[in-house]
Amino acid sequence: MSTEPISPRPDAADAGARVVPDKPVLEGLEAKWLNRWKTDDTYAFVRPATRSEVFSIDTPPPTVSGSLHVGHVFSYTHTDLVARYQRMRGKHVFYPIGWDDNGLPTERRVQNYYGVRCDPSVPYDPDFAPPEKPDPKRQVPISRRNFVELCHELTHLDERAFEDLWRRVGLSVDWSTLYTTISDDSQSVAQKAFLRNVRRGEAYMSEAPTLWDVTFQTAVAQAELEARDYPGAYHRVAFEGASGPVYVETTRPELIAACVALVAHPDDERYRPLFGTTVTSPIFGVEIPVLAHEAAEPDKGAGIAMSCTFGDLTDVTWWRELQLPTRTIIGRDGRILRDQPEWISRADAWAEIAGKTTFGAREATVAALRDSGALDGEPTPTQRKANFYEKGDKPLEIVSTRQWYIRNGGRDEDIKQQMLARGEELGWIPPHMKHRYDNWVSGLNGDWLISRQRFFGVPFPVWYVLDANGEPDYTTPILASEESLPVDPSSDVPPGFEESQRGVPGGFVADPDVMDTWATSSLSPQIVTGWERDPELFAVTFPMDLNTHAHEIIRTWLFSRVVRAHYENHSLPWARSMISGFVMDPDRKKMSKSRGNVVVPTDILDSYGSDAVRWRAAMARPGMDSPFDEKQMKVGRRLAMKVLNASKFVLGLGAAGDLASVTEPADRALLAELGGVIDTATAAFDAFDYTGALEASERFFWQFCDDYLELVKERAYGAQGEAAAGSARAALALALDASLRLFAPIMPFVTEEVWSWWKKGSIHQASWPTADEVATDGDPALLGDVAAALIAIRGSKSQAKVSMKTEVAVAELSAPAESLARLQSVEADLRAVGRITGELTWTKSDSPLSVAVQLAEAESSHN
RNA sequence: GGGCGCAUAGCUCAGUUGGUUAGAGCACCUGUCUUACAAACAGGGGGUCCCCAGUUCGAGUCUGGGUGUGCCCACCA
Repeated sequence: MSTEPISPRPDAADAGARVVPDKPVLEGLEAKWLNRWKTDDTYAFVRPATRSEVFSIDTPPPTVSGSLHVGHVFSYTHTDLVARYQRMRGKHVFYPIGWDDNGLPTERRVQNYYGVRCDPSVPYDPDFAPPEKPDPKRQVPISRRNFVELCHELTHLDERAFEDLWRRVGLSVDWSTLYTTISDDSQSVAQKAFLRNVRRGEAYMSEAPTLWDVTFQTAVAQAELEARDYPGAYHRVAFEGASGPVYVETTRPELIAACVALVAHPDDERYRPLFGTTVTSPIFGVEIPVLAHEAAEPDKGAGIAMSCTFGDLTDVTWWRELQLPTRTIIGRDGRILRDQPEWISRADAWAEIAGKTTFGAREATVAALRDSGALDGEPTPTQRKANFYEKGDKPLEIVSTRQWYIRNGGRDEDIKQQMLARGEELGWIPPHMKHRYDNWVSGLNGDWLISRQRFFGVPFPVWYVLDANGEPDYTTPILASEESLPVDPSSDVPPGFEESQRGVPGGFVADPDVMDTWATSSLSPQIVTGWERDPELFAVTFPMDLNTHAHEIIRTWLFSRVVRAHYENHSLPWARSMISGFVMDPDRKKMSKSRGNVVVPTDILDSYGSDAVRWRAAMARPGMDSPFDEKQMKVGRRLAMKVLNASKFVLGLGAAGDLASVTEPADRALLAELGGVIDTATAAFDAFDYTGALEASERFFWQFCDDYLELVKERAYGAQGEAAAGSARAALALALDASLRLFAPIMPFVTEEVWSWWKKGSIHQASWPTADEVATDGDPALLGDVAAALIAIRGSKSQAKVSMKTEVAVAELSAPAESLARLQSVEADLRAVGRITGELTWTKSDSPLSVAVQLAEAESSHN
């Protein structure tokens, strides 16, 4: 280790004017420093010349129409810990943030907030004002343009609240790089990437059975599914066959009219004789084939299934593989079609269910079955799982619709293997999170459905030519040119056409759909790094260094970005992903609105302060779920208070000097230990183990306060002369300086406050400490022996139930030779802190250090 | 049903490649009004490292099996 004095850092050169408050408090620090950071643009990204100088981070754009809970605060804090560390290491940290403001969640919130709904057939009303009192049951129909205007209005409000929260948490993002997924720029990126996907054959349009949310009346993607418990009942229903009735058990009797086959397993002896024959459906009397297929499970229900178009995903398989006809009876609104289908001949039976909801149709069907005697016994209740759109509250239906897809490997083994290879290539923190990615990619059963039949989103930059009959030709869509982006095909005109040709035979029509929000946010790396917009920025920021978020969106956001970058950039979007765990409720259950156990972040920020909450977040390692416990916040707050008080004390002692003036053994030992702590914390942070870095720093700091500070207090005041005092003061200053910087990523507010008492500039632009700064030949074991001696002396006083100020008349210290030597080197300090006024004897011993003391009775009674 | 975690003090968690008597914080108990800090400080008690078997001179740590618990996915007849 070098004992050369370090040269002072530029930002410390002017350390002079000390303005240390008499009674420092945490209150008010946040407002003070947030304001200063904003004014000084402390976290501005300054574009460097080379990629290696940059650390770039992709952060999840939160859905602004949603609400943030304490889990979000933890996860975003984790990112910020790394960002601040990297900045102090001298990196130009590119750390943008965005808002996901388009999409269905926003539309739903606008509907509820204003009491309106979008009806594209309504003309635009420039003077429209939303109802004074929104009535959720009577939403006012408004034009698409009015609706989109309201979406923008409300998202602006929401975004302000989000920004306030993130600033308050202390995220060191450069707010000038803020993006939104509905901005023109994002729309251009989304449309351009889509057009290229289409041209390269990675995106395509197809008419196929689609998972359909009847409430929002849109298709949804596999990644948005959520299986939930749903009450149902088995109905044992008779189909008439040539040799008697065939019983099926169904939970969806309302779909009997949509039945296209009965299906049993080819090896099922019970049904083998029926294969190839037909049966007649109850109520409707439609003739239906009995077929065999492997996917039928003999031990489920009656072992023979009623296959409908479409009751579930198995139906889709049978429909496709057994080439069954399409008999759709459920419309996009989730109701039974009003018009009698051509394969139904019994008008009276149809009339009983026509136009009804699935629930109403089921009741009517059960009544009809009962009347006709086709119902065997009573329905038996069952609890089943049904697929829901994660934001919806009615089970999904399956309807056949025309949609846009992006190939993701769900229907193509080669692409699937490529995506799995990308997962291998990515650095996972913690490593086991890769399994979730692998599971998801391996289990994909279809391509990525990106179109939504909604209004507030990025439109598809596509038109269709209308033939002489006014029917669109979907086989050769007109694609917008890249120069024209962003386009809105509903108001922009495709090349070679006039607006007057819109919607008329021989003219054109716009694609009516918008992209799902994931289709835009999947391009966040391209959006923020200036892909195709700012080549210089792109060159120094892409592929990004780090991606962060919690584990529930590995299957959606993480995977979709890998897909897009794979196609567009032939690379990963980032080198590594740091995945946060969840904050669970105290019973270790997931927090969710429906459970009512969500902790609102502003409440705990109010109670404990941002530094304390950040401290608690830093105690949760990547990938680790942690139960919410308010008591833990207090510990963080206590540390923040300790930093204030200890700093005030140290600076009040006149802490000053450089490494060269640190001459006393205790002081050199402290710095030697600190050097080790700095190395440990640095290695931990480099491995994204912010918790390990904090633990090492915090352990040192408490020991610094409780033992070292007490040990050298008297000497620092000058009890042993000026040189010895100067040594202590210099060591105190150096240790505090480094400790503050070790804590700066975790507790940015309190460290910045203390820094301002004696340093120029922001601590967050200071450099991360290095062991070289405090390099001495001190004995790292010395302070351990001191601590042991102190515990022994304090223990005696504590046991005697006297004040720590009580003087020690006689002390006998026994320890192994090397410990004895260490302690003798700091005898004066030891006497001072222990108030050993009388005789102090040293005894060599093979057993661990111990101290026998005789307390001065008279002295303690004076107190 | 498939996958992945977790299980160490009352609670939250550390325990690197196997190696003295298993640690920290909180909580608890007992003290101390000590000129940085009473939302403080000092001291103390507290563990069958989930269970069983195995490998080893030696297992909290490695292997196999089991139990409990949580998350993700699948499961609509």
